[in-house]
Amino acid sequence: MKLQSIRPSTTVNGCTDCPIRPRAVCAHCNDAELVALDRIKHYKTWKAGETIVHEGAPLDFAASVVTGCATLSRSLEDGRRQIVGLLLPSDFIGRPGRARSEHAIEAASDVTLCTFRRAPFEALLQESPRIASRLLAMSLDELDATREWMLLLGRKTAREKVATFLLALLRRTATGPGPYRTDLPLSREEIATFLGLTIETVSRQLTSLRKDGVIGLDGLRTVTCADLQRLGAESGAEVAEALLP
Amino acid sequence: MKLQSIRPSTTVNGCTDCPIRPRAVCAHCNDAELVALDRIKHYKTWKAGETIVHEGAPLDFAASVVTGCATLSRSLEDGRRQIVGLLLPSDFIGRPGRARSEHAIEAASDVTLCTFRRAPFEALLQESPRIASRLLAMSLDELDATREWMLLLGRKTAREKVATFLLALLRRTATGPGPYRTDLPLSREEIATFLGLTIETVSRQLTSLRKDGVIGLDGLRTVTCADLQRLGAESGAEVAEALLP
DNA sequence: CGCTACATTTGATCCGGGTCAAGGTTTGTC
DNA sequence: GACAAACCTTGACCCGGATCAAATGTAGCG
Repeated sequence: MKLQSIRPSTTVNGCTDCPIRPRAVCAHCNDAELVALDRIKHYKTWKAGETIVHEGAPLDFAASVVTGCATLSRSLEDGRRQIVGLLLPSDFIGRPGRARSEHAIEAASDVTLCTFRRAPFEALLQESPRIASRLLAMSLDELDATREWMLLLGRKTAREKVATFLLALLRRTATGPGPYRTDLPLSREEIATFLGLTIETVSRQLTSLRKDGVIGLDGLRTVTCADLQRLGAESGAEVAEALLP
Repeated sequence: MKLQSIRPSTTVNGCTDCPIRPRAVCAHCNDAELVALDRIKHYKTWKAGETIVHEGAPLDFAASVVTGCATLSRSLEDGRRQIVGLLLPSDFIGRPGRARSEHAIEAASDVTLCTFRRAPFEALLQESPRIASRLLAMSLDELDATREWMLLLGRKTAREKVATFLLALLRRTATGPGPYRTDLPLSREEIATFLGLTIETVSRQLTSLRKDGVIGLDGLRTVTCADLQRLGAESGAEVAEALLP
């Protein structure tokens, strides 16, 4: 359920099978816990465009994204829609204590999830305080990321919104030193739905950022950026955390 | 930290001293837990307009709002600001496992908090899985409410935003049958900062809703509404949960 | 009460991004 | 490789809400 965070998150590049990640340095799972998770896990895949869970529908599993990209969204009665979260590999889906999803969950690309049936997963939470506490930390991280997106939706210009989105994606998928490159996991329409814009505005802002040399577009779905600082300057960066009283 | 939720929340009208509420039917605290909470609690008050915690500053306590109203906000470097949460009586402040606040916390009116020092509160969480699990449920509720606000910020018109805000307030403070009445805990400026609007637009929309007979304004800070259904119709209500597949 | 400071409302104007309408590109299929 | 169906870009125009500017409350306070 983790939304794109501007800051590198502790949950990025984690284990895609274990919801308590990262597995590589998994201080949160002991062997018994991992074995218990392995026993109840089950892989499922969805095709791009398919709905995984409808808005308001029962959610009878928890899951970790293994490959692909899914979106969380909410809608108004007249069809207006807002994507409220992106799910990328290692992100978690699930609401311990809740039987239904308040959001639609849709496959933006082909998606594979590692799912855990509700009952045994919640039983595991009861038995493993460390897993429960890790889940709380993840939820709080997600809350912070969601509120950061509120600032974007409420106060940023179209150009800043697009720059922020690209920067978040590049930061999340960046490997090694620049120039950075990433494939957009969303169509223009989905990007617009995520940023509170229209598809035309997203397209115009991408073109404008390219013409201004801030980013490169390599085909429709690939973005490059040689200078993340420059992109950050376009994103209306938030107050630095270092501004302590 | 609970944001206004459109739906009556399980955390509304709870105990203002105990972060694991509601106290009256407190299935979550046993006597030992309440005694432990009582032992570490400490009341503090702030005047309207004072900053309780700066953005990015250390947050060395958890707390429950006893009286008054506080805001959570994030800012951009150039001063643009977005309120990302309202704190009303019984709402909780705190980030177990995190040493600093990503948001500014400010007193919108005179505020009294029931605070718990960080270390003993976290120790209590370790010892009481029920409190920890309750905290997780509260965080997930808050995440839902925050995402609902994202839909408002990204997709609703100015009139719908103001109607949604008033409806949430009236729902939260409503007592008995109508006509409903509530005091606005925020100034026009703060409402604008919460809704992603300007102060002038908020004022115009309030005037317009009053002229159309949807609400009444009794002085600057008191709102009345005889027909919440009507107000709901103005708020661009979300898809009903009953729309299950 | 009258004065000051501030909050709110109202009016006039402007502009960023939405809407509508083509036109161009990419992808998939046979 | 031709065709269709999406998807994306670009242009022209418009409108909701921002901005700028007064005017009008309203709340302290001597």
